[in-house]
Amino acid sequence: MSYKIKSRIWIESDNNVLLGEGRVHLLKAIQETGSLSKAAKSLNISYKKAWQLLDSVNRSAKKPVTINSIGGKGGGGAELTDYGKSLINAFDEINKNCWAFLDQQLEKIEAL
Amino acid sequence: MSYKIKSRIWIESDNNVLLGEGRVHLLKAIQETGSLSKAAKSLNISYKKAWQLLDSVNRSAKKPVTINSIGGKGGGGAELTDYGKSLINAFDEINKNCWAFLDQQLEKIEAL
DNA sequence: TTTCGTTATATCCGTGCAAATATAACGATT
DNA sequence: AATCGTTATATTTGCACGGATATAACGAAA
Repeated sequence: MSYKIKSRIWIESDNNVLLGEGRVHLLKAIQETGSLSKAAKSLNISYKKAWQLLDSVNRSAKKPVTINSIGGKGGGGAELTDYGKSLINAFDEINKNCWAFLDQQLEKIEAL
Repeated sequence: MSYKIKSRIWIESDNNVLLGEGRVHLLKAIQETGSLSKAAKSLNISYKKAWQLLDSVNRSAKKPVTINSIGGKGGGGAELTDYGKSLINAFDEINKNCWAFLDQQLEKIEAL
């Protein structure tokens, strides 16, 4: 059994976390369900936690990541902006590149 | 104020954590003080936590990372093996390389 | 054989965080 | 004006985790 190298990356803005893996999961779920409460259910996290995460994301980002509407048809909903969609794509790409980079670096440990 | 990208990496062996930043700090402190209890004090963590970390490191590694002696001159002590010293050097190097790699990748986010 | 400072381990206990719960606010549709 | 399912918050509750504490085990040296 050989060693494995793992990583977690996140992006900060002015010392606040903007994006991490959990937040990206949440944004993807919002994209699929069109609602924050449904996204929370699909991820098995409380609505409170989901709301706090999304609020933090939007307060940290330079431009809005989601548009949340209260009331109206169906009670409201949440959807990603174009900026939000671009962010999660870029994050996923960086994350995959990082994994590949680290797997290659791991040889330095295996060789010891 | 622009975005910053941060990361945490760790190495696992058979689903147990072998090395992370905290464990490397602990090993360095052991190297400097020659004792697990002094290392814990210097890091402001409880002896219990330090002992649990070190025990986990040694149980996860393929070869011993420290030699711990109980009793004897001065009551005992702990010191790094050559393997242990190599491990922390390799980990530091990989970590620095990872930071540099991610800083370069961050441009993909800034460009959005 | 007594002393010493360490490693090694069990037990207790407080608290901080997160889940659960409750509820207000909202606006399009009917 | 009444309804509806959301978003947006405050308040309460429960429990897991870590810190603190206590103590056993150990072996070289005096």
